[in-house]
Amino acid sequence: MRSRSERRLQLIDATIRCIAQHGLSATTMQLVTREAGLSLGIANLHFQSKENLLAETLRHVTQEYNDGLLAILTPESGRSEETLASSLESLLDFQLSHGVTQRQKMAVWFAYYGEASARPIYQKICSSSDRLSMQKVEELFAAIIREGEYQERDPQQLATGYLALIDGLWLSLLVAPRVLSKARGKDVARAYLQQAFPRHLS
Amino acid sequence: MRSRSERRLQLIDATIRCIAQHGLSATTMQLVTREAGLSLGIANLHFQSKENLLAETLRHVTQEYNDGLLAILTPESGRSEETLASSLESLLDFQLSHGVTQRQKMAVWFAYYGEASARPIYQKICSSSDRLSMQKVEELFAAIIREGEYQERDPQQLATGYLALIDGLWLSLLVAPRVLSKARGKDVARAYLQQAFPRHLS
DNA sequence: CCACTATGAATGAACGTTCATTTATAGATT
DNA sequence: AATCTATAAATGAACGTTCATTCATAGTGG
Repeated sequence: MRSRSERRLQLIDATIRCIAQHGLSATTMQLVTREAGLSLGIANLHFQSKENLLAETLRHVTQEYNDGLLAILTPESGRSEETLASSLESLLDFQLSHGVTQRQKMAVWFAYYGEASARPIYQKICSSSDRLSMQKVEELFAAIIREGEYQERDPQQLATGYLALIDGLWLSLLVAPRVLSKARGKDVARAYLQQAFPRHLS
Repeated sequence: MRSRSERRLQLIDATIRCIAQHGLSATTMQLVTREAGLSLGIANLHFQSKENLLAETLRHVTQEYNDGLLAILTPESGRSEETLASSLESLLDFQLSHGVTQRQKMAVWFAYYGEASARPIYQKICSSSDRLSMQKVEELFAAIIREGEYQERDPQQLATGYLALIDGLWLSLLVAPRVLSKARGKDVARAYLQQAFPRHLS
């Protein structure tokens, strides 16, 4: 017998694997609990309903991503060698890192995006996560524009474009990984940032 | 009584509305046929199975988009006033036009993308549509680079970035239409093209 | 001994599909 | 023109399956 939080995580991980492998619409409670190596009734004990389990799974994935983003984009005292240029580099590395761009995670991400327009819960979770990314990236870009004294740059527009570009690259990596490699995707994103902030990216 | 092709279109249109309103996973045969104002059995008569109806619906939406794209990016004799700059402008107008960016169409598009990683049929249709866009846009960009004598531009990289940007903007328009307006989205895409081809876009 | 965790057979609702039946249309026959 | 016949279109009740959820039962730890 395990603790409540352990079982919850175990079930959420199993749900992620099921969605990646079978799709959101073919993910059943049987599939999830079997994948977790547990019995059928256990998910309802810890999550009350399937709907809740799916919402919590989305929350878990978005929070994992947001935590990674905040770790990069929240200035901390004590990291004295940190510069705006290195933050930009870290952001790019993170967003196209192995952890973020693995098929499982992206498949889950877009599975929920696809249903978001019909399910207010998903829409809320997705859009609030997007808002956070937007705010943090916009702050970074604004600081870079100040520091680099770049002329006629709109930080909001650049952030909107950059995040849309990243989303689009993830989609390509998911749907046609043979056409676009991760390395090539990173080059494309880097080129966008270099155009915007040439003095902050080598 | 109507002809086969009329009924098929009627059912596909109803399917699009159902997916946009209820999501792909909540789209049932009852819902679709009721939306079409027809009886339950009719869909299986014309499409053999639900799976087939859904695949044909995706095919219909992608073909509609591809036809619009080809009309712009296929050079025709007799359109003498056509320039590369006007083609670029038309491309931008089309991809962020009302017809393409209406919620219904985008919701359908991303609903299938979300399931594509688990369903080979969807993946095939989506990726072959993507390949066509990529090819045509890359051709246009290559021609513009030649004409404008732009230095150190990689048409393939620019096309990958541009199409990813458009995909990402569509996703933002779908999930958070209040954060990003269509006009603002168009500005962002235009800024990307202006950076790439400053002498071809005012 | 009590509260909590876990099981999996049972349940009923919802789903895709089938098919006997009805309705509509077009061509042939008188 | 009227009637008959053949073919296809359309219907919706019925069927078997699958699903999420429930719950009686068993196991576990303090």
